[in-house]
Amino acid sequence: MFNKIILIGRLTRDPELRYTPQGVPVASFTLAVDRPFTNAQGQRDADFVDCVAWRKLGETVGNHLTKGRLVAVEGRLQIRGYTAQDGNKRRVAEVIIDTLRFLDAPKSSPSSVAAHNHEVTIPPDDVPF
Amino acid sequence: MFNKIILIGRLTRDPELRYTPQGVPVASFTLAVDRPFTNAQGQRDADFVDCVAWRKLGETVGNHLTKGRLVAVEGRLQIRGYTAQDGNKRRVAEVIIDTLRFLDAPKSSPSSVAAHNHEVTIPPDDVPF
Amino acid sequence: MFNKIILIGRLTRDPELRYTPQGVPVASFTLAVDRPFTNAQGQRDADFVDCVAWRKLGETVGNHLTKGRLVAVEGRLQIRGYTAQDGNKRRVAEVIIDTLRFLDAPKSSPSSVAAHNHEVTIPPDDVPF
Amino acid sequence: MFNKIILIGRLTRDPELRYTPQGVPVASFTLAVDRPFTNAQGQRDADFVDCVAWRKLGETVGNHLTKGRLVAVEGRLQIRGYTAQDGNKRRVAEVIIDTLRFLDAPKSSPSSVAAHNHEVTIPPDDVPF
DNA sequence: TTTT
DNA sequence: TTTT
Repeated sequence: MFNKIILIGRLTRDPELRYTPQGVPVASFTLAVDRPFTNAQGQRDADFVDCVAWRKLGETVGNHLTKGRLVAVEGRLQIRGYTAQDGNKRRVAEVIIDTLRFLDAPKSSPSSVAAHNHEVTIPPDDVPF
Repeated sequence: MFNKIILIGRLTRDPELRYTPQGVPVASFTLAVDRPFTNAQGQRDADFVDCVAWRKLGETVGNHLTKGRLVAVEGRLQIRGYTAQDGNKRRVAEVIIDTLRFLDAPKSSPSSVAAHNHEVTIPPDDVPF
Repeated sequence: MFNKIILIGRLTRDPELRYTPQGVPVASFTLAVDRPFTNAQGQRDADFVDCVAWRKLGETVGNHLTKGRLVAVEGRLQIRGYTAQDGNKRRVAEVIIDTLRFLDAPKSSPSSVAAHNHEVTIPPDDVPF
Repeated sequence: MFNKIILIGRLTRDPELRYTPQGVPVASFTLAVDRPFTNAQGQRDADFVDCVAWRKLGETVGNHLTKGRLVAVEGRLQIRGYTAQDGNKRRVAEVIIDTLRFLDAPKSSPSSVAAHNHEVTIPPDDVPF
């Protein structure tokens, strides 16, 4: 009924941009998200979270994100079941993102992209009634 | 750079639906959100948070939400400055919502509405590459 | 660097409460979280998200949560790698929760539990300076 | 029943650290949070959000945060009513934070502080059962 | 398989 | 009253 995840982390490598047979763009990448505490060996582990971006956001991701970039993403956690070659059921966890923000960039390039923000023309907030 | 708020609470009264001079729908309502602890008198206070929904979501809110309903909303916190009649500057805090979910409804009516979800036709997740 | 997930869903079965060899309580359960849209067959899928609660929160979960209950949880997404019996590496995604709220309960039982809230004695907000 | 806000922004000035009559530390500061879109004049507005940190986190904030720093904060939105000198009721919106993360720092100083994390000694995730 |  |  509600499923929202927010991550800040760095790309472990360049995203992969692919297209479905119907031509829908989809980008995938992995974020390294440092844990908030150190482990028993005194080191800071990270969670490596697979992320997916569809359509316009996918193209933006595929064309502008690169390995090592620090980003904030927002989306939902999706658990997908599938049957492996050995006949066993397995599950895959992915974050389907709908917003992405660059956190380490020069202000030149677009610093915020959302799934549909190309159509968002928000009226002034102080609209007089 | 990032501004996300998630609230679960009940409408203190029916929403007000208005239109800007340009005809853009905008609904406003207040959520009572119980605090997670009791106060010095052993009572549970609530925060009364003003919320605003624009456009299609505003119309949905204006037409389907009613006093007392339990909802989850998602949006951003906006702080708006203005000059009062007495010449003093004041500030207004509002949550501009982009998603709303009913939490106490029978499953009949639409249980989730988002700013642009009328156009979201998400491709199957297990698309084969 | 930042890892926050918020889910609302229903328990697919009663939680399991276990203890580490050192006696630390840990509860695990699965939440069914309806997706915000319907699939190609017009049905609403759900994500089945494994959740884990440690220590005091784990005990509360183990003793008070039951199958079918509607809850909101907050926590972080953890991706854990391990080597399976067949020698292959696999990964497990779990949400380590730090807060849990009942959303369908009569107000009798505790309606909000957090990792450390037994020690939270928040001073009045309107403390005069 | 649920109230969670996550902000990324920069301090507009150094925090103020005060103490209640009972000696409880409380720090206050304002975050400038850029809006995700440009206004009618093509400029990017910001929301100036007042934040409050109590106790240990308040002291950390008071001692380590400075004007211009980029941080992520997590907390709850609190709406406080009061009666002004002119007898009118007014409302104040503040974010009571429980976590703070530095986003622009050298890795030298502690990069993550939470309300109670000095007592969090999380057991290994892969504890064998 | 992993980022700074 | 506002940050980069």
